[in-house]
Amino acid sequence: MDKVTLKTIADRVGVSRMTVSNAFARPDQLSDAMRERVLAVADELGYTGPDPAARALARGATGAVGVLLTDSLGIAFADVFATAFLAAVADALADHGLALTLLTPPRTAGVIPSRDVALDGAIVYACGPLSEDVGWLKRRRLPAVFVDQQPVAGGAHANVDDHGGARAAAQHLLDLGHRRIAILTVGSGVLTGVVADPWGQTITYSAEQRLAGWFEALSAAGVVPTVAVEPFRPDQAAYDGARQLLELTDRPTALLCYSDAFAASAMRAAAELGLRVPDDVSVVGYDDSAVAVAVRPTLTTVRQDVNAKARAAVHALTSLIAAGPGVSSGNAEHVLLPTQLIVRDSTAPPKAPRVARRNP
Amino acid sequence: MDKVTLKTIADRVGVSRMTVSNAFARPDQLSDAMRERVLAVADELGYTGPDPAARALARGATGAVGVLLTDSLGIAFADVFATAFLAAVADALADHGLALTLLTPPRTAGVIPSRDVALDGAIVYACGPLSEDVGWLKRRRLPAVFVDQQPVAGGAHANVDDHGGARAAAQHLLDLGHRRIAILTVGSGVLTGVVADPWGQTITYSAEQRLAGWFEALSAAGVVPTVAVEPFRPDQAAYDGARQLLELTDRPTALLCYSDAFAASAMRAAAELGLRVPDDVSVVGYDDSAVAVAVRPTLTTVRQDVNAKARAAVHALTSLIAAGPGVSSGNAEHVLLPTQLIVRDSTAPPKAPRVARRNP
DNA sequence: AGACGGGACTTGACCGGTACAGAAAACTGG
DNA sequence: CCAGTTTTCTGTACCGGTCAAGTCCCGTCT
Repeated sequence: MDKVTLKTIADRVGVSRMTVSNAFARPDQLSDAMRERVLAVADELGYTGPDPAARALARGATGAVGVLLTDSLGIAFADVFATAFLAAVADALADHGLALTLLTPPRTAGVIPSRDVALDGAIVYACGPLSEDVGWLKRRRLPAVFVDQQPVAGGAHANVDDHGGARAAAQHLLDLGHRRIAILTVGSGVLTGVVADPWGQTITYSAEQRLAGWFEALSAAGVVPTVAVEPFRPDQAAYDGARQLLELTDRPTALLCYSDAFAASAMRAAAELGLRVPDDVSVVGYDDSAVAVAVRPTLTTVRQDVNAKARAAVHALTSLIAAGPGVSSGNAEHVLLPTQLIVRDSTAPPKAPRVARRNP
Repeated sequence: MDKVTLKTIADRVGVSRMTVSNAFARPDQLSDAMRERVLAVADELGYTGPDPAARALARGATGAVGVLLTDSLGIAFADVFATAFLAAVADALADHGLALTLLTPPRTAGVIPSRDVALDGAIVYACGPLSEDVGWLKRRRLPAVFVDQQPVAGGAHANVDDHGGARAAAQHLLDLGHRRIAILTVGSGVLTGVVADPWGQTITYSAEQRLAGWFEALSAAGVVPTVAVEPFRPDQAAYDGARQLLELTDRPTALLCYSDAFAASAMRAAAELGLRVPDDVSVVGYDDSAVAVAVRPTLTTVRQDVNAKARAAVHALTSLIAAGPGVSSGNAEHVLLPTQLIVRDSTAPPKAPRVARRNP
């Protein structure tokens, strides 16, 4: 049996191709009787509906938007929060009848998904700005929204107030009376463990913003934190980094962590060293992901609303798509979502052995 | 500036459209000099390469394959193992230069991703067989591979030996001397907690197979397990189910769990009740996901190799795609991957208070 | 010198639809 | 009954490429 197309059906029914097309795409353009007749024949012939590829070409819309995740997806998927975000995006897109295409970084020479896959738009999530894939998306002039990304002129953004959130987290520890505070954050992996200059190691905009927020609060209080950076492998690397911090002679009484997963690893390290949380050491996470409440004690953390973030990104994108091409700068949406400090059981005032006693 | 197409460039260079097309898609069809010239002009005009949608129509290949996840993606993404599988699939597809499109269940009336998105093939993962989306994929005659799915004639499958894995897990407990064994598995959610007939509650092929495996080993030893089923929410629901099992007057000495996440919740429930694992109760997980080793004590579990599963599925799919249409049945691949029991610290012989003492 | 072979480019058809402007038929209303 | 609308359907021109089969030209072998 040959392939069934509009023409096959049209000939069979005895109408023009266009009428058949309308039966599927524009019911108001023909009589109900005719529509029924066409649909019946189509069904009988095993026609599934207009070919998506052809329709995409003719209409100029594909019904799919690309999502560019961190360079390696293995890493992205290992992160609870990134995963949750992806799910939320897929969900939000579904409301607009859009599917989500994962733009894997090019592997086979010759095929570059971010260049070769038909898309209506793209969401760029936490990629380095020099990512080749981002370059392709830009060259294609595809409507794009950047999430957790260094703002660039004329781009639509959906960011979270990481700076403020981190500052609040640090302030919380200061308010509890902590003065020996360490930071466990994520880095490129070139240098690991305790580093003198963490700024040279940041890989993502988020990491940078959080670091800035922590430092802002701590500096204002005259506290100089010890900083350990580890590559993004919450299980092992973060554990090692935390352990290194907790074995310092001048052991910190509190830890600010890049994520809840990092914090959970830190808590494991603490337990391994016989330290109790929060009595011996306070731990603060980030994200308020599922692990924050799964872990014991439950984690004090900074909440960011994944769903809101996803919805904001999708909304910005669909606006761009609807606006059509040519409307480059000026009206690009730039959302900044709030964060909120959630105090749970992993933070407490420091015990006062060597710390200067509060003045009475 | 008008849209730049092959024609724009062709006119500018003074050659035919085809030559320009070849410059991009088939370098061996023209002289290097000409190719350079064409590419230079294309670059100058800001041409990004052949339009993906048009190419998809002309070539009959889109470079994207769809993945149909469990009905709700929220649920799918909440599961560590499903997520890991998705990542592995994306990774395996990338090797073939294919992108992965998430087929969200239809939300907006009118748009049905599994019908309306251009795709080269599809992977169906753990969906109910009566899923509408699967129906659409079939009607489209799209090459499809079914993963963790009840085998159907003429379909390509990549399954895991869940039956054997579960049997091994149960046998392990029997070998340790356990006789009061309970099962904590996943169900539709219609009934929850301890149920008399778990079979009516299974929702996925995997759940069914595991149940069958456990029962096979236990029945052979004359052991009748108590079974609790809970909907797929490892955090809360699984915790409740485990708690219910552990508070039975005739408390089981061992728990067989549907997944590592379920097992982790069970361990939390045990801890909450003051029971030690494995001294008071042994716990067995399933999947050997990241949580199996993150949890203390580390989890005895049944390993299945996600990457192998993903690779098998992708391999089967790419074969189908390469074979082209028309080769329906007979040669459909049907892979069954092995499982392996991994014994760690969460299982031990039962203490012998009420159990008959071993003969000396 | 003439036939042959192959590299470099061109031609025309087709992929399977959709948009838009019109034509024919049916429906108003004065 | 005829002009003025609607409704319903049809033609034609793309959408932006790729494919398969030429055409042309030039070097080479005999």
